[in-house]
Amino acid sequence: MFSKACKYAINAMIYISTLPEGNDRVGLKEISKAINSPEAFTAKILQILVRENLLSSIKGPNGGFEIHEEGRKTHLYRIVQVIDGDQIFTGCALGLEKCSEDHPCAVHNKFKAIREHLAGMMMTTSLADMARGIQNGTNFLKI
Amino acid sequence: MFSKACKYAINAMIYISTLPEGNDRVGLKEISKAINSPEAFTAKILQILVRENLLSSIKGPNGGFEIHEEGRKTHLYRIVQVIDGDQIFTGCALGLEKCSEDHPCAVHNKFKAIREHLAGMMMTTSLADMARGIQNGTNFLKI
DNA sequence: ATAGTATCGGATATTTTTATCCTTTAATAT
DNA sequence: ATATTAAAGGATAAAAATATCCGATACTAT
Repeated sequence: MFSKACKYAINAMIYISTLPEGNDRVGLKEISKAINSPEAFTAKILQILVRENLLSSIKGPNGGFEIHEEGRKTHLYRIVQVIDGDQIFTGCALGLEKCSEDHPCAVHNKFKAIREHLAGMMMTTSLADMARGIQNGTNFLKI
Repeated sequence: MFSKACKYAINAMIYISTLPEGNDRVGLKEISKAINSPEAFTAKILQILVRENLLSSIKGPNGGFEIHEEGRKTHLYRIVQVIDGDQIFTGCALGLEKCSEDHPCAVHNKFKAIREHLAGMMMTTSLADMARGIQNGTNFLKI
């Protein structure tokens, strides 16, 4: 479904969102420990998220990553789009180059509803929503 | 969503299913031309499908691949399972090793409905169903 | 100013997936 | 029987994804 890079991105973003806003930033080490991901690889992914303004970072001592109020409204859809592209939302399930209503692949219509279901859910699920589940112990980021 | 191998497998199986049963077999060359896939790689995938009894093959002149009546009842679910495994149906969307009702990832419940939707659709869509769309020109296997 | 810290970014390595090549095996037709 | 044909299967190559390493950059604190 999602690439590993994308899974790390989502979990990392959620973890950062669970931390009290305005407080100190979180370092890479703490993040990758919290979500059980390879440190250096996670760094690469966070770089992309920073570049795309889904996340902000500050170098040096007490540096790290943080997400402000507005950023916590980011939807799951956007994170996936930034890391994996929107192949999953728009690409043909069977790999046809030009799959469309006019030239549908063998499962085009069957997948349409699922695609919409998936996209809808992702567009209405924000970091804040997901962070809440982690904060109150209902959901988990690792193991 | 699916690996390329899996996409080739699905399209190939559908193509073979469009051919009149009992008639001559289809060769690898014709199949990969019909679905626009790399020949040698397609051969590897067909081998797996034969090994798993989703498809039968015969060597030598007039040899090739064919799917009998029973085989045409094969569901999309089964093909995906054989080629990609059932990670897509049962694996955690965010990569947790032990994601479950008791220890759910951040999107476990949100994905549950989509998973069921997807699995349900795939378990009720057979090769014969999909082949019909190709036969009457409603759906396409390439471009 | 200087030393220390943490992200950035480029280079490189490893693993997995995708793709190709070639020999062997089994079936057919002459 | 023999030559021909087509899939099977092993070996190898290429590309993409995942992962690591390290010097450069920016910030902090002393």
